[in-house]
Amino acid sequence: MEPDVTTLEEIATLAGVSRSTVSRVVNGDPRVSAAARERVEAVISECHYVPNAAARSLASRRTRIIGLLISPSVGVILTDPFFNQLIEGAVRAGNDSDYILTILMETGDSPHTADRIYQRFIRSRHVDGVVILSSVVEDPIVARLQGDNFPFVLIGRHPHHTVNFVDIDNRSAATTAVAHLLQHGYRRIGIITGPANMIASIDRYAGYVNALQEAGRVPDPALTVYSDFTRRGAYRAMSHLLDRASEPPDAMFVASDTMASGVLQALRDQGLRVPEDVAVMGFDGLDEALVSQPILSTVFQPIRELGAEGVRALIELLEHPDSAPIHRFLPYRLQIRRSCGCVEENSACSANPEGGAAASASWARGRA
Amino acid sequence: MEPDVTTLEEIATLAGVSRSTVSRVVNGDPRVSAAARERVEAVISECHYVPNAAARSLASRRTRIIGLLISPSVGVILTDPFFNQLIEGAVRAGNDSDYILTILMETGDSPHTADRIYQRFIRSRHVDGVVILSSVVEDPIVARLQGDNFPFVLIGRHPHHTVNFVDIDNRSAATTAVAHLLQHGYRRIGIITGPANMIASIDRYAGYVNALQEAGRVPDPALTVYSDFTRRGAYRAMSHLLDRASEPPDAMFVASDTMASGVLQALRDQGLRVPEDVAVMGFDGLDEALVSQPILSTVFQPIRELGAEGVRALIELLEHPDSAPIHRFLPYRLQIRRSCGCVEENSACSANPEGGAAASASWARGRA
DNA sequence: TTGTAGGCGTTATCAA
DNA sequence: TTGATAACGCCTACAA
Repeated sequence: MEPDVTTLEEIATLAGVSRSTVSRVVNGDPRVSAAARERVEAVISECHYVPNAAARSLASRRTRIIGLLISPSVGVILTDPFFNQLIEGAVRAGNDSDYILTILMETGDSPHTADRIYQRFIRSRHVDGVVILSSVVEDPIVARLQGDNFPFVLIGRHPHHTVNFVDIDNRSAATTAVAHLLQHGYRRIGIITGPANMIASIDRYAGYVNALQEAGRVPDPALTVYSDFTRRGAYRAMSHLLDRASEPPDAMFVASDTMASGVLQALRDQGLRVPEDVAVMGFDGLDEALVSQPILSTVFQPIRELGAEGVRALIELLEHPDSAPIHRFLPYRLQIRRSCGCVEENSACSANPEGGAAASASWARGRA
Repeated sequence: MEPDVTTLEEIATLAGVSRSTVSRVVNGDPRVSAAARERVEAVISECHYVPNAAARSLASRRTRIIGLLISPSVGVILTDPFFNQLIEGAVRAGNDSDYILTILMETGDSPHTADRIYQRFIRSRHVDGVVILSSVVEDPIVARLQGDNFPFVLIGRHPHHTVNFVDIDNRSAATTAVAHLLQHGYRRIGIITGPANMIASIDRYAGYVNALQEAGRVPDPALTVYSDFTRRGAYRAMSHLLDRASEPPDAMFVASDTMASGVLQALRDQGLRVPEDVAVMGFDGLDEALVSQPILSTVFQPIRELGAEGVRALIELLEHPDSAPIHRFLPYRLQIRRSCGCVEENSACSANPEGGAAASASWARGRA
């Protein structure tokens, strides 16, 4: 066997054709005779030839690589299975495409580092576009990418109408969840949501408020806590809330399942029963919720799909640069199990952006 | 302000110098007059000029990008804080260098996909080298990279002497841990280790056997279980072990803290007290171990450092291509807390490749 | 269907 | 210290 050969030129010589022909074969151009193609392919595989990426992108002005940018705000909660599923979905969608997905993680140590990555990876065109995992309000990268007219898609809603994003409708999902609790007859429903600077936190909180208002209630500030999307943070938040509230809540809406597990723990440690003393509704629909005690009622969102859809949207964008902005909402559904007080599980009741929610669980007798 | 300009050439024209000079400025070549440098830098920043990555790598034959390859075997346990720390360490080390670190995740769906990534990312020279997170025995990628003479470093020991790696000495660490349990007087010490095809699992198991043998014991097959490095897997493994064993163990060595938390749970669910009925020794030194009940004695390994050191080793390799193979072992130490039966915590007793272990905890009266 | 030739934006080697 | 001038390896009209 030959020593591995490295250039188009050499392959061309060996196959007795011109560089163009080899290039056409490599790129699947149909305008090549079967005979020539065969010969070229034989030589290519014999020489283990792989086209040089740099030369290719220099000539074609694209890399066929897309980046998944994980911003520092996310880094701290990366252990949440939520992100694993999201990333997994994105990676899978990348595999199913002609692009290669590469992940860029920012630590947030210094703005200088973020700058360097931005320049050397994005502006220098190492990637054709990026999918961004950051739901921080006013993340500066958004303005920057817009300014540079660089293709990107956000996973997580963004208010600016020209920004492409995929998400679920967090506000309406939260409304649905809290409405369900209200139907149980709970009167003091609290909320533990994420950081106040994340859009998802804000939207879920807004949905909570909305549900209460539709029922003619007002949210009690003593029952509202912004936490950090971690189990431990939620544990502390819940303990604190119980200490502080003059009258304890009879139900809690928790903005992530991971936090909900911390809440369940806190309630247990305080000797409170779920759902008899305090009902709990989570958010995300993680498998982990199934092994909680009692099993967690939650809002199921298609996390892997969200990641995959982000990648797909970016690819659409790259291939049709001047189509309309992409604002894609994926369906969610209420996943009724035990922690909300229902006696019968029900995963059939669903909601989506078009339909609206229709919860149809069998109601427990309200509070115990 | 000008519209953003894109090429060296234009900058050269605007600054009234040649392309070469601009290139020198961009690359920090000292052979440029202060005046010229100043002028060029002014134009560059005015035009927001960023050099084109493809052109650069084509001409210089390197990309200044390194890849962190996460193999499919790891993907399933990515939620383990162990990997987050490892990745975080690697990313930080990347930030501190002149390279950009990009993460490649494989899902293991199809060999075709792995192939594609290998060709398009590695062989096509999109990255200068890779750090690999895979400790599966005989991972085919190793042979492949060797065959292609592509620079890489493994995080996790590899038997082949030309393979570069960084790790801790898992075998000796496990020996130290089990020796500690033996000193407590436990007589039926079991082990739950990771998958049988991972080097770390094997090494930790070997260390366990070694410690027993040094004490004149033989391992009891009924007390040995290969699990999967997950909490849930270890929970099941422990429950199963308790069901199966004619006589229960009085101590367990568990090959990861995440698994240890599952073991603690299983013991609790069976009504067994830790450490009175069964002592437990973990592995990793995660913060999570501190919130377990009782707090977990474990083997502390410098996880972030391991990730960082992998990146540093790769960079050394890239800059001194023909230095000797890198086989770097980082220090570990026994982290004595409560679950092993000690009455007094002690994080001072340490061990490292040079020194060997010197456990100096205050011994409890053995078994309760 | 095939080949020719120019260019993609840098770096690197010389010579000045 | 500077500036020409070749590469670098591939793509892509355009012409044949």
